[in-house]
Amino acid sequence: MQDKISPRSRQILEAIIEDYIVTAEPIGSRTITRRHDLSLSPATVRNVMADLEDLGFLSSPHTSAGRVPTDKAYRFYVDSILELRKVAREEREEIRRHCSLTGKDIGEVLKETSRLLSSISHYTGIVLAPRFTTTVFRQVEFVKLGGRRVLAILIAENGLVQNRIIETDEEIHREDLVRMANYLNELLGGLSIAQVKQKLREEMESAKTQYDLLMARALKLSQETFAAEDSEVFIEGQANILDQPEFTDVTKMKEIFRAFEERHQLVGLLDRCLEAPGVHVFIGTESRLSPMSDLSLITSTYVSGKNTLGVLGVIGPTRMGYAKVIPIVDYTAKLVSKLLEMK
Amino acid sequence: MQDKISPRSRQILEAIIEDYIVTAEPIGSRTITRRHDLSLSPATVRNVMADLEDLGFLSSPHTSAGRVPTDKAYRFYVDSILELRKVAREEREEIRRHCSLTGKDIGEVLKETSRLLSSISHYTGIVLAPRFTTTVFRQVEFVKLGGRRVLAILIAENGLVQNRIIETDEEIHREDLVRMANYLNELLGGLSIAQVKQKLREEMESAKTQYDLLMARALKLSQETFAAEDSEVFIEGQANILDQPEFTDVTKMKEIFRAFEERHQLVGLLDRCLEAPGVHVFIGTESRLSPMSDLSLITSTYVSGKNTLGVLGVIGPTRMGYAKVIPIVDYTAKLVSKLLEMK
DNA sequence: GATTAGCACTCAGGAATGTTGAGTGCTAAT
DNA sequence: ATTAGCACTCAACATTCCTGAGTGCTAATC
Repeated sequence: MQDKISPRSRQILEAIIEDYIVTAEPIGSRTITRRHDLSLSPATVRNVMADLEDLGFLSSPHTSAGRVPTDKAYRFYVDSILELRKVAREEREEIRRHCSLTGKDIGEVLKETSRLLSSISHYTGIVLAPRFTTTVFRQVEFVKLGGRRVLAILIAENGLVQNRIIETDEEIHREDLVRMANYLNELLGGLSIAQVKQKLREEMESAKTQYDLLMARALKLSQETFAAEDSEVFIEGQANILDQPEFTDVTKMKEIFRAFEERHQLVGLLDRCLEAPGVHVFIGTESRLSPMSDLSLITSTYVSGKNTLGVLGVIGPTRMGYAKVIPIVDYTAKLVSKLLEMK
Repeated sequence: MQDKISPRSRQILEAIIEDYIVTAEPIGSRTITRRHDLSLSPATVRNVMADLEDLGFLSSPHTSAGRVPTDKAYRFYVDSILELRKVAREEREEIRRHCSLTGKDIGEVLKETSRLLSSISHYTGIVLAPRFTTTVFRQVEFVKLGGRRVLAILIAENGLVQNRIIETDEEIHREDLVRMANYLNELLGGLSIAQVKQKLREEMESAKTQYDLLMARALKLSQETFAAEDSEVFIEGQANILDQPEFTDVTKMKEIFRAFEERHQLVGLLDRCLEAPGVHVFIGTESRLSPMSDLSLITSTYVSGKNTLGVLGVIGPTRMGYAKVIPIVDYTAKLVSKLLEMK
């Protein structure tokens, strides 16, 4: 793929992409010359456009329509053409204003962040919450509910909290629950959740616990407690997608909304972003998810210290305002990182 | 409104409604006679239909189309005609299978319930979670995070848990946090949240706390902790709405999806259901919410003992399978009640 | 008096047709 | 290398016509 492109072609491609981003309509050669003062005749532009089509940057919906940028064109645009705008002052302020911790739990904060991303970009906001399973364990608390039910509250070093209801084999006394919690906190405090699981396995097999019924029970209970896999995603502003003219087609919409509901495909995608810090851009089919074939995803990781916590971003049509949205995602991620920084 | 309706009219109305529920298309006089063996000629049926239209039970989209039931017709149908089906055995089993507590927190359970309702009804499931603010307080736990941040964990008698991050004016020592929690648990345990708030106000004004800085701080902290109002709603299976033929119109869709996102209108509606236990049916405009004008909502309250905890239900087109869905909602609510029963 | 056959009328929706305009590719002149 | 000119294409829109399911009304029938 030698995409050696003359400056003029580049300029025309840029014009087409940027026009298309605002109008959502196929762009013709005359339109271009009218809107952008290139001092070129439509005919010339036509020739260039034909070349760009051969190179795979443009495609025409039908013979006599204008042309539309392909995913490849957007990719080229994002990589080589686009100049990122600074985040506008009002937007910075809006982001700042919405980023506060106090009085909320982390989930709420992230949900609001997702909503913020959607409202500021006019697309759809998405946030992958930190996984409890990647944190450092701090303490567990058992609360006796009615009958054989126990409420387990898990607290991580970074302030994440999970709680589970567990049905035990037999009733456990309140005081015993406290003792069990103390024992477990002693044993497990400061370990990563992976280590916790490992340790639990070891301890259960170790001989000494055989003697102490309570300990054995505690281990069993906590193993249930730590069993669940978690991955929480907040997708807000889904309705914004409906504003996009390209999605008047109901069947396409349906597929997208189903994907938003099922989540797991998206979680997989976001997981990939988790691996490398910073901004990621998936354009159309690049995500390899069929419901996303007409959508782009811009993400950035948010961190605490050097730990990557999660991913946040914006989903919009491939025809998205990259120049504006990329900086917004980037800025928001940094702010959320700062917010969650737990010195 | 003297809806004195002859048995024959009633029968015809029923036929129209039930046909319309499955076909979603205006029903004509001939269609009726063909599909339901009424031993009446189309002409007679036409006369009856004209009467029903005069009474406000039917309306015609245009002169030469068939007729469509009005909200009033559905209301009459639900109140006087319909015979509730038993919940089919497979459905009962499916509901049972999905209702389990263990290893999850209450939020997850309710979210799954909402998903269940949607998948079983093929419409949209909705669940209003119990409000923390209506529960009996059990204990609070403070965990020191970095700097001046404190994580407060509130536990209610019924197993509900809330956690908040609070930014304090000055750093508080770990041991002090423990002492504060003990003090507060002593002071507040067993009170309803409303009482808790009241008590906090009183204590803060009471003279004796003036002497004890720690106590004063504890009160301040907990007041922030108890400040938030909460109302969580789980709406699942939104995409199912897109399957309904009447919603190919995108603008209508948009309005509905926005309402699903904003929630507060729906919360208001569900709150009304909270007031009286049992099944509620809102048909079309009865909900007085404009986005719901073509939708019906069937809800039931779920309880623990004699406390109403929350509301769950199904949202579908007014042309909904009432006879099937009402029993499902009812049954599910009862099962969830049983599940959350904390003896 | 209730029912029904018959008839003239209505109207959405689909097919057939025409028109328009923004677009194209190609060729020859600049 | 650029551009003017021209013949061609085709979606989108408008117009027209046709069909069929539906209606309301009246007069005949049970």
